[in-house]
Amino acid sequence: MEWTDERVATLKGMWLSGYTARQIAERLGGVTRNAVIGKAHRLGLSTRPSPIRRHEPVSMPRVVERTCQWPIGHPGSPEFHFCGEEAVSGKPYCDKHCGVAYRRSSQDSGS
DNA sequence: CCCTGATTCGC
DNA sequence: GCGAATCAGG
Repeated sequence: MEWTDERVATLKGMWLSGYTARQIAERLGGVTRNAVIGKAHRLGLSTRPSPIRRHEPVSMPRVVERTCQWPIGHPGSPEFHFCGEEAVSGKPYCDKHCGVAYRRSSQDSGS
């Protein structure tokens, strides 16, 4: 079928009225809902009262920034990992490792 | 398993 | 530009 001005007008009207792509396709005849959706996109429609919501491209809540980044084991070895405990707010380490990381701030107490 | 729209991709 | 196939979710 051809997308005449009349058929396009029907598509627009129904789409904007909230009809599903399938309903529109049935009304028009000779087209599938895929055709309707594809055409709707080309018309600049789309994103309208749709029952589903796609996941936004937002990566997971910065879990990494909330977990202790204190290295455990030797870097490069299979056993190497980070502490992973809940980190102190604003710090890259948990409370325990903050103590290790930030002690002797003004003096060297030796090994 | 039915449905929804979104996107991709060969034509 | 078109729309089936596919994707991603309800």
